[in-house]
Amino acid sequence: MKKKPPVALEPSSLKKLADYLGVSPATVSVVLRDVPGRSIPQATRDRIKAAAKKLNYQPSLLARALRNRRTSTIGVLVPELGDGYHTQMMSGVGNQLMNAGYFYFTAHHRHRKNLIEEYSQMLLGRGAEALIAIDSALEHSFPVPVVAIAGHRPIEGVTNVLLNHRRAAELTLTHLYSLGHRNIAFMRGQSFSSDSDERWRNLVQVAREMGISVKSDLIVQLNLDMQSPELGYPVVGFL
Amino acid sequence: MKKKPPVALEPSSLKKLADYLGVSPATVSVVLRDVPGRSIPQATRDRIKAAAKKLNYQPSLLARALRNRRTSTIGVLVPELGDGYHTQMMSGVGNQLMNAGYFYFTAHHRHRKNLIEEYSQMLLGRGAEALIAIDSALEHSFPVPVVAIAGHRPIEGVTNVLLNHRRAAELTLTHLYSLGHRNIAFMRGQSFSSDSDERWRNLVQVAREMGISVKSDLIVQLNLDMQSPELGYPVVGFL
DNA sequence: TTGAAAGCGCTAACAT
DNA sequence: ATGTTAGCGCTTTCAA
Repeated sequence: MKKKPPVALEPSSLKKLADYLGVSPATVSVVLRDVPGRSIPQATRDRIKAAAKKLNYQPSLLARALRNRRTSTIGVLVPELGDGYHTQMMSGVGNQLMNAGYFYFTAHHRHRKNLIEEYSQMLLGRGAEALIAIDSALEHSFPVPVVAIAGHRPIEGVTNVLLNHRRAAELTLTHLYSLGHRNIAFMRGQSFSSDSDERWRNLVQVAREMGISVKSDLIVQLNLDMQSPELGYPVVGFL
Repeated sequence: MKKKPPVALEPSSLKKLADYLGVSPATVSVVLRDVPGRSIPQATRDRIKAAAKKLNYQPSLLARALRNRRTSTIGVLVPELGDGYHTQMMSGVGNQLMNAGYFYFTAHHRHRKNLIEEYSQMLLGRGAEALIAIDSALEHSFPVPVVAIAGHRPIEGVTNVLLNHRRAAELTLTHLYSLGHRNIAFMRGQSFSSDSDERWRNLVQVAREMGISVKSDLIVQLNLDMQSPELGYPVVGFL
């Protein structure tokens, strides 16, 4: 079995390719994109495709985007990159995006207000046609479609995807209760994460309804600004 | 205190701005970028900057990139998005990149060979000026600088950043040994991750040197294709 | 001190 | 069946 040799050719441009072949750029463009409605002899088509492969032609998506006014790029705002929570959302988001033929720029802002603003502008400037903001405190609407996940507050024109914290509370507490537990400890999430308050409110509410008492000495507040499981070490006594 | 009203203006172009002001695009461009060497009256400068702010002008980084042949964009290849390991690297990478004024595209390939190839090409086509490949099985060199982290094999022109598995093994085993442990169990990483073999080799080697016996009934192999801590549940008996 | 013009790489409309 | 042209939004000579 012969090994494929390492490939590392200079990227050539459409025009060079056309010159090389003695045809017009338009023809090359049309052939390479399989645009219907233009009749071009199969021979020419083959010649062009072969040359493209041979010269390792890669269309400049940059130029194409400029010309088409379409970047096929989405901007993703996320508080942090290294954690398992937000990043797992990104994973799903990324999957769908790539399947749909989109690229995405990511920017993380660590919940810093000015960075949220700055980066969202940057993403737009860089050609993002829409924004997906995960747990990010957006402050105004945008000239492009925006979907917020766990958005901090409702914003005109921003679709906000929310967890059903009520249902979550019911599930958790019912589960523990059915196991026979009555002394339940609560870890409250960090205040900078938008879900924390809602989650807590619902937990307390559902607990009351179920007759589970929330004892103040069994409530601990997570404060560390980190996302790994270590976050919980101090309060559960590992440290 | 007055609330800032939501902002959502149409992005205007350099040319429109120039027309609006009755100056040439060149002048606007120069002023907005603070290009030295062109003497322009302060009054004009102020007028231009004010108008830019007022009309919410955002330069098209796309057009700029095309013109300058410089995208300030790096492509990042990663196996998976939702895990804590690779993503923590991405976090560091992302930080530095953003600090340095770079954007980055991310693509994840789940260790699928064809996707690795496809996406690296896409990233280049999209304007990436360099690639960072994390635990990705690259197969050839590239016309741009590439840094691999935990690269699967050495490739001409690709800088490979490797963990010192030997040292890691020494640290781990010494630690356990000093705690008095002699019966040590080993979990071998999934085979598709490039570090696994090296890590294992060194562990065995160091264990032998330290006189720690590696008992075959204390070796378990992780096989699940997932990255969360659940990965280890089966083998440690949680399930 | 400022403007006009060319051109980055591409595609769509309009010739031929 | 194919080529020519204009222009996406910007920057950079070169002129004025």
